[in-house]
Parts: sequence; structure tokens; C-alpha cells
Amino acid sequence: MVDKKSTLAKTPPPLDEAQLLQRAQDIAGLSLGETASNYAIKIPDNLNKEKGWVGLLLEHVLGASAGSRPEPDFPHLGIELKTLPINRQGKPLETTFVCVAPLKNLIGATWQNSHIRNKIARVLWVPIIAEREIPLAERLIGTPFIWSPSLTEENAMALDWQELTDMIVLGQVEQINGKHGQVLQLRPKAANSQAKTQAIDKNGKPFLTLPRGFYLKTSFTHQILKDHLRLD
DNA sequence: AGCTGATCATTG
DNA sequence: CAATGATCAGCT
Repeated sequence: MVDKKSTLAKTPPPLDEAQLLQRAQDIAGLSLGETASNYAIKIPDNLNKEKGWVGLLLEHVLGASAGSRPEPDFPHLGIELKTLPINRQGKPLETTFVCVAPLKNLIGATWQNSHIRNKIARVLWVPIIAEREIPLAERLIGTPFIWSPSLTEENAMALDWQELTDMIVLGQVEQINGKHGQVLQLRPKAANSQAKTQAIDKNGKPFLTLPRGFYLKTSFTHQILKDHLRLD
């Protein structure tokens, strides 16, 4: 047991999956304010200027490796950490960003070897009761769980991935909007609408377009949550 | 009320 | 610029 009144240093990497889950369970029920205070981390008034603050806090507390390297948060465990904002009824409030979508060099790309599949293969979900009227410091950490996609879930993601990737390969990335896909979406992922990255048009000619990312739709993450509760 | 497009901070 | 962490907020 840790002394909750003391200031804790950044947590070392978890030794195994069980220890990681235990750590997440240990902070379930705490508020973000308490948790930040325990680690002497300054909490912002809101997330307007620090949208990723909650995710970074949980990384710190659970011992995820820092940085922006393209690998899982817990490389030795092959586990990705995702915070999931939900309302009091357990419904996700936002889509879940997974990774940037490649818009070029897609020759030979398959769902099986895709970056998104690798990222989503095993996830520690940490729900946060995060309705906007609740001040950031008072939002509560919910019950965490580790998940891997079921065959059905994976098939649904693979289908959407193929549809979206086909459009990208055909040079139609700019025709894709958030309505495409049943469980996955392709949406902007950029500092602003002026950001540009290279893509390839239908004639194989490079052009600049807005960077995109893959997101999980809220209906999909909601089902993941409900399935987990049913299995408890 | 839900959703899509836009946006913010930080680090190699 | 790309990748990490995501949520904001106007429109339908």
C-alpha cells in the first residue's frame, strides 16, 4: 500500500499485465484532482488548451513509457492505454482516436499488417466520467479493463479499414467524411485545417491534403463497455 | 442531442 | 512535419 498523503514519483513500468491492471484498479473511484495531487501534477482549469491532459496523467500514474514513439504505451506488454470519456450512464462522449492514417505507400497494405490493427490488438481501457458540466478536477476514474477485439469486432474493423483504404488508394481521400464506416471513421487529425501531408491521387501523382486519423465510433466503444460489464 | 470537421500541446 | 495524447464546438 502506498501512503496516499505523500507525493509519489512517476510510476515505473509495470512488470506484467496483472500489475498494470491492479494499478488501474487502485485508482478507480478517485477524482482526477486527487490523482493529480498525489503526483504533484498541476491540473488545468479545463481541457481547452490541453486536450490530451487526462491521457498523459494516466500514462504517468500507470507507468507508461513517455514520448511520441509509434509503439504501444507498454511496449514489453504489447498493451495500449486509452482513456475513454463517458457520461454517468456509461455512454462514451467522444470518438476514440487510434492512429494516423497512411495516405501513401499503401502497396501491399492489408488489415493484417496495418498499424491500426497492431495498435488496437490489446487495450487497457480506463473510463473517465467526464460530462462537460463536471469540473475537470471532480471527474472520476472508472473501472478499468483490458480488452482485445473479438472476431466479430475485428471483422467489423477490417471491413471499414478496407473500404477507407480502398478510397485512399483510389485518390478519393478528400471524399471521405465521418459518415463512412460502421465502427471506424477517418477524420482530420491535425493542428488545424491548414496542415498538409502528402497523398497520392488516382494517377499516382502526389498531392497535399489534410492529415487524417482513424477513430473508433462511440457506438463501437459503447458496445465494448457493455460487453465487458456483461462478462463480469 | 449527436456528429463531423477543426483544433491544442508536446516531443523527435 | 509526424506522431503522441485527445476534446472542442458549430452545424445539422
